[in-house]
Amino acid sequence: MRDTPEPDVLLDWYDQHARKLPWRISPQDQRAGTVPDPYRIWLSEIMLQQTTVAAVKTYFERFTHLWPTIHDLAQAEDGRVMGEWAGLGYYARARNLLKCARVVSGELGGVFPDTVEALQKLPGIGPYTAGAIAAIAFNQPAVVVDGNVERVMARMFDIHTPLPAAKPELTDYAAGLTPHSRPGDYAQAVMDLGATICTPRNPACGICPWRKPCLARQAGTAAELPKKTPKKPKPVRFGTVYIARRVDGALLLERRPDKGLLGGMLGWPGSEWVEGETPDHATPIRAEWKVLPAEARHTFTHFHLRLAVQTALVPMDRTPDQGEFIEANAFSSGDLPTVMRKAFDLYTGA
DNA sequence: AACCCGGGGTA
DNA sequence: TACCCAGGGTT
Repeated sequence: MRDTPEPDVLLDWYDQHARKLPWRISPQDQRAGTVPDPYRIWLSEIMLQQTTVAAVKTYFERFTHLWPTIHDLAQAEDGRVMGEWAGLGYYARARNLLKCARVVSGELGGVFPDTVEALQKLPGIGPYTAGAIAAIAFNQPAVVVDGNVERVMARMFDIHTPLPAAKPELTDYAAGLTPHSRPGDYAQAVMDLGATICTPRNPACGICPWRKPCLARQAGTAAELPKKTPKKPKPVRFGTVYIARRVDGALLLERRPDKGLLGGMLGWPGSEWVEGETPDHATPIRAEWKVLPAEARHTFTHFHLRLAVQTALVPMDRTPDQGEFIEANAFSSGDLPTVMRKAFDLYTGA
């Protein structure tokens, strides 16, 4: 019978190597009595969905400075929150963040539920996030399975079934290891292990606290796990955006519909984005339009985009057919999703 | 179950 | 370039 992975071994490692993160209470501080703030844990977990710690840090600091409590966030204006989320991606997260904040603030007295089942009923909280909040904020022995945990389990038990088909099996293994002692620290320890040692490429097996029981390390297959089903190639789509500056400096923008790509975000008026060639589209306002010599290139989850950028300077008394002018002092390019900011940077010569 | 939805870091 | 990621919602 082989060594089995011991949660306590990982917790000892975590006591020594836990990263300092803005939303994390260190094991030492927890022993001293500091308790996590469920609001901050929730906010960090939403931001961390499909997003790296490095990218999240500054956004987390900004959000908690602007809105220190769930009630503050619940009362924020939609456009303000979307603007602060700009650049972080997966904008449905920001819309669900506000929905969730308003439910918790308005209907639950500002108190987050402490069970996986109740948490998962809230907007934007799925199986992973519900488990993470239950474990980290409420110290419950919830099963927490993210991409890191999937990778650690696939290697520990040398599972060659490709993801996502392997997810239920990997979840079972994760459940079997989840301890009742310090479940919050344990959940973070496994994820830290995956983020810093059991990395996707070149795992540092030599310094891994769980190297002894790891079957993939013994088999020499760690670096090739977990297997994944091949992804479809990304097609290239083409489109045009129109950047109109009024003589007083105001810019012609439009709020995108809540549903679909970049939902709820500010953007430049423009054409549909289609495969093949740049589609024809009416300009959003009568003016002398010029096509910029370069195109804005951007890659989304499912396609590459090549965006032609047209620009114009328009007089004061002209009414747009599409979008609305925003005064120069009420606009920052940081309010735009990245693809729109790239187009603006081409325009300004940045 | 399949599909939709960003962006940045890394090799 | 291609791959990776502290996933959830919709259909």
